[in-house]
Amino acid sequence: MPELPEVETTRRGIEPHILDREITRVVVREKKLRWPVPVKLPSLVSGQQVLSVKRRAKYLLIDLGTGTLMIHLGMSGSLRIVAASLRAEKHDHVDFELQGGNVLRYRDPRKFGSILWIDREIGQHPLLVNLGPEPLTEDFSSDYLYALSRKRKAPVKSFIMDSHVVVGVGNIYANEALFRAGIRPTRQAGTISKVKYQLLVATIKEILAQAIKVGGTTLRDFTGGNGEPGYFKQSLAVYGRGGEPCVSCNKPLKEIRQGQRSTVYCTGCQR
DNA sequence: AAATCTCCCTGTAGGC
DNA sequence: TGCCTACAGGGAGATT
Repeated sequence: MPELPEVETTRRGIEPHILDREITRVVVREKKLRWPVPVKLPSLVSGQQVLSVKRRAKYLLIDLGTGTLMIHLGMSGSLRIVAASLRAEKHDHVDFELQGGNVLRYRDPRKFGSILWIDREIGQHPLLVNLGPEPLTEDFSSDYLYALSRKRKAPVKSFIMDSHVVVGVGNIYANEALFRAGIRPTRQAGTISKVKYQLLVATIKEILAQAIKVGGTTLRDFTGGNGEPGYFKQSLAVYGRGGEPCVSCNKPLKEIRQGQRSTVYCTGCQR
């Protein structure tokens, strides 16, 4: 389940293979993703050169000059560089064939991802225009988060997972950041002190930066641009560890559901 | 405005 | 080659 570090890892993995290169042909085997793959995608993309490979939130933005490919990996999506001779397997939905014999291959078993074509100013796109700041920029500060949290009654975990508040904090990292900051996920966002938010913001930045550094977390079906798994999973303190002892105080970790998402925390260390 | 709910999909885990 | 069911999850869009 790609979170922001995995998406950034993918971006860095594919960039050197596609930047300045021409996409010679596009093969769409399955167009039924989160939104339909545009029917005209092959004709729009074929013959265009990749001008840049960027990311906003969990969207990968591949600028082709005449427009931008906006790709989301959903929960099970991946983009890999493979040899054109490598046969497509089940769930390999779209191929972007590159000048030189390689293919940028999109796979997504659960089809929660998307491949869209944006032919206007990218920042104005409705999917991007209302997003909160990137977590690893100065715009995401404790002053910002504290001010925004006032009078918010939603649980702090839902609050930091809201993409209008800050992007890229998915379920895994929300659980981990709240544990490390010693904040109980069920606390109303508006009741948490400025000092705690300073700690939380620093922790979120630290965790995401660390995860990017080691190449993203690998859970189930994610692999990086080269097909190499990341290594962050080893350092997860609470996610997926409900009932197991807290790494800090040994109490069994509590697991609950918040908004259809699994939350794990320590009743001793998080208050 | 903010909070909550619903839905898309299929591999995996667990029960038997 | 065991079969069946519940569950997981990103996040947009609808609903309250």
